Amino acid sequence: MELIKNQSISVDCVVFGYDTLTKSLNLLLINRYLESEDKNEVLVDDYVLTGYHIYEHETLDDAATRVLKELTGLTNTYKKQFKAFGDPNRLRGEKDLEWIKSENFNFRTVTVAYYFLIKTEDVDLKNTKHEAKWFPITSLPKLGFDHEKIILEAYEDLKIKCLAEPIIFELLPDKFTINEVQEVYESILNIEIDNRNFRRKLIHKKYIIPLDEKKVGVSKKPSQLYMFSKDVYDKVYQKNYLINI
Amino acid sequence: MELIKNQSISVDCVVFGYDTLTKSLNLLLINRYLESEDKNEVLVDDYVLTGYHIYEHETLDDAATRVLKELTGLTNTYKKQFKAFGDPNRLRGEKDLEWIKSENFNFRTVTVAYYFLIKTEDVDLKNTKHEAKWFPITSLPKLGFDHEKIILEAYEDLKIKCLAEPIIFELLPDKFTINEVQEVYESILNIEIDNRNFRRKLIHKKYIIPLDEKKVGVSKKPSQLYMFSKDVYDKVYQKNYLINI
DNA sequence: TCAAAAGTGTTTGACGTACACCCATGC
DNA sequence: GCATGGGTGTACGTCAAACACTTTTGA
Repeated sequence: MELIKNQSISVDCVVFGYDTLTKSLNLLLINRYLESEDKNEVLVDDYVLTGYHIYEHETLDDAATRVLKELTGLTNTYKKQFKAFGDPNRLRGEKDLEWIKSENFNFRTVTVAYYFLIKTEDVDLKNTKHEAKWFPITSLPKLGFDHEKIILEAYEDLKIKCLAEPIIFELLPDKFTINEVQEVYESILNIEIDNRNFRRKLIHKKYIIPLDEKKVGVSKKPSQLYMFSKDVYDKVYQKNYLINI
Repeated sequence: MELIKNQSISVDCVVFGYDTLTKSLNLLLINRYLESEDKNEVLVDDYVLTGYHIYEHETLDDAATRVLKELTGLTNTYKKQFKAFGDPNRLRGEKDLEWIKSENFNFRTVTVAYYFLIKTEDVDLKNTKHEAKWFPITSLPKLGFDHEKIILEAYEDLKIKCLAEPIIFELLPDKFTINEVQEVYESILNIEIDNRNFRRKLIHKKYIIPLDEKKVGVSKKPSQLYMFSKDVYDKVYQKNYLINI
C-alpha cells in the first residue's frame, strides 16, 4: 500500500521507562541538532519526543505503535492516548523555526499524544537510528516545540492512572519484589510510603502471587519474588462507586 | 481574519444536559436528514453530534467552544477534551456515504472529541439553527458516523470523573437541594444511593454551603437549599495518594 | 387528615495510618 | 561479626454501609 502522509496530523510518543536498578522514572527523548551551513554555529541542540505524521490508511493507535516500534523495537507495550494538542503556535518557538526551515512540514500540525510504559532494560539504545537517550523525569533537558507541556500532561495523567489501575506492573519485570513495587510508586508520585503498610496491602491482593523463588545477588537477604496476574485481577476487580469529592 | 478550514481535523461536542425536573441525563443531538432527489425516498434520517472542522488560526479548545456556542448560545460551560478519534473508516458507514455525497468533506477526518456539562433548562432549542433535540442517555436514537462510540466513551469518562471531581454541580442550578445532587449521581451512575449516608456525607463538606432559603412549590415539605463554593473547595482540597488497585 | 417528600442516628466492620524492632544473608 | 536491606504486629481512628421512622407541609 502506498504511504501517503497526512500533513496536518501527527502522533507524539511520551515513552516512560522505569529503571529498577537506579530506581528512577525516565523519559526517552531524541536529540534535535542543527548547525549553520558553514558549521560555525550550532543553531539547534535540544531534545524532543519521538513522533511522526500519520498515514492516510492507518488508525491513530497504529501510528503511535509504529512510531514506538521504530524507536525502540518494542510492540505489545502499554499505550494510552491521553490528549490532542492543537495550538496554532505550538511549533513556532525560535528554535522550532530554525528546525522547520531544514525539515519540511506544516506549521499547523495537530498532534495526538500517547504515552507508553516500558522497562528501560528492554530498550537497546545502540540499535536506535535516532540519537535517543533516557532522562530522569526529575531532570529533563531543554525541550523543543511544545513537548515539555505534552510531557507534563502525560505525567499528570500517569500519576492519576497509576493510583486507580494496576499499570505499575508494566514498568517492572515479570518477577518483582514488594519493595520494587513500592519504589516505582515512590518514583512516580514523588512521595514516601510506609513499607509495612504497603507490604501488607499488596500481599493481601489475590492477584499478587508469591513465587517459589527468591531474588539473590543484589541484596543481602534474598527477597521473595512475586508476579502480577492480570487474569485474577480481572476476575477479582469490581467497580465501586465511591464518591470522593 | 480569513477563515480557512482544516479539512483533516474536526471537533465533535458531546453535550450532556441534566434535567432537574425529569431527573434525567440527556444528550443534545442534531438530526441528519436526506431525501432522494425525487423526494420519494428518505435516504438518511438519524442523529449526530454537533461538530465542525477547525479553522487554521484557532486552538482545538476554541473550536469546541465555538461549535457549542453556535448550537446552544452558551459559553463558560464545563468542557473537557477527552479523546481523538481517527479510524480511517470512521465516516464510511452506509448512511454516512449517502450523507457525504451531499456534503463535501474529507473521508479521512480525525476528530477531537469534547464533552460539555450543562443544564437542559439553559438551552432554548427553538433558537438553534439545526434541529437539535435532547435524548435521555438511556434511550439514544440511531446515530450516524462513529458517534455512538464517541458518546459511550464520553459517558465512561464522565462516570469516572464525577466520582473524583466536583463537576456534578455543573449540571445543577446554583441553588440546589441535597436530594437533587443525589439524583444526578443516580442518573449518571445508574445506581441507587442511600439517602441518609449521602446526605450526611455531603452536608459535612465545607464547600457545600446551606443558604437561608428553602425550595417551595415543587414538593410538600420545603427543602433546604445549598450552594457549592469552588473557592472553598480549592482551599480545602488536598491531593491524596491513595493507591486503589 | 392524608399524601408526599424531607430529614434524622446508631451500629458495625473494613481499612488507612502511625510506629520500632528482629531476621537472614554476603562479605 | 557486622553491615545491609528484608521482613514483621498492634492500636487507633475514620469512614462507608446497612437500616426505619418521624416531621413538615400543601392539598
